[in-house]
Amino acid sequence: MEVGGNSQNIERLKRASRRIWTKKEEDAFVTILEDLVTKGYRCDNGSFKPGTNLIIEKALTNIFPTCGIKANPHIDSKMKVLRKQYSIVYDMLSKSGFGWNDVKKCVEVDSEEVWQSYVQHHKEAEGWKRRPFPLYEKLMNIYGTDRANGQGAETPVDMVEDINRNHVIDDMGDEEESLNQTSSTNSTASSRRKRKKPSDNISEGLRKLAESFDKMMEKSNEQVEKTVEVIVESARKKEHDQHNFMWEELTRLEIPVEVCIDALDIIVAKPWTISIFNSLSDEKKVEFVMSLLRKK
DNA sequence: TATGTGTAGATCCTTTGTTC
DNA sequence: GAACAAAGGATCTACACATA
Repeated sequence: MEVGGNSQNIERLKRASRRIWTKKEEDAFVTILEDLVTKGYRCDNGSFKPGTNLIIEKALTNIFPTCGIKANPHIDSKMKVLRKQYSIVYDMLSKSGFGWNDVKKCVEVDSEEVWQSYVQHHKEAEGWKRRPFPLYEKLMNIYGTDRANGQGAETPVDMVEDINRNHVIDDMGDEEESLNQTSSTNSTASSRRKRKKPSDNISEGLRKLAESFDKMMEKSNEQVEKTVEVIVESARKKEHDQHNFMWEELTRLEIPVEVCIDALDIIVAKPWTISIFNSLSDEKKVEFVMSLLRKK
């Protein structure tokens, strides 16, 4: 019993230590992901193209050189958590009685009754009433309406096409046939005659609306892309400046060069030490560096 | 203050899909 | 069919909060 417990503890200790995402890392992650989606890194089936996580890993490493975030497990895990959260909020918003508060960036519900009845059947939604979720709008661009169900991400135009498809499904009353139709190309679909419906005018209007919305999103995405570039460049510059500054400080203290190199390694790996270092007198700085090196 | 409990989310492992 | 990457489920852990 005791032995088993010990080996279990040893196994636990062997595991990689748990890392916590900072707000900045999370924001950067979502922005990068959003950018990749606009560049077409998402497949029709809803999954991301191979190598996407590695690209995100590299981008995050560029922004936060000492963050140590890896495609696996960190990015994998974050992707999963955000997808789940998005799924919960999306499901709520698709029900009547729920709405999105654009100012507070949270879900609002019409009445306590509606809320209680919903959480009774959706335990995972507990705690999401008025809980701020500022990433929701970005995640909507990333996951679209497919949430976590593995369907392809949908653009507004796709959504309208879905509506049209659903009209056909209703007409035929046969989902299997509709699936065949959706998986086939237009040439095969056109061989089937669709009954003209009054709702076609509405669909056409929606289609036009969706197209203009798509154009608007394209422009917005271009701006996001530019912003990401600026953020990455500025973060690189800041990091570079900081490293140069620390190096100058260390060499100024007349510490041997090899000690400066070791100290710089430790200090840049532990961002919290930078502010402490800067707040100290020269004499204390030397002590601080020596102390860090001893604990290395 | 110490301990117990619940929860969010990080990690591990297996399955599934894609590419060559 | 092998290799690789993503997705999904199971498990574990850090943290917050409640209670004695």
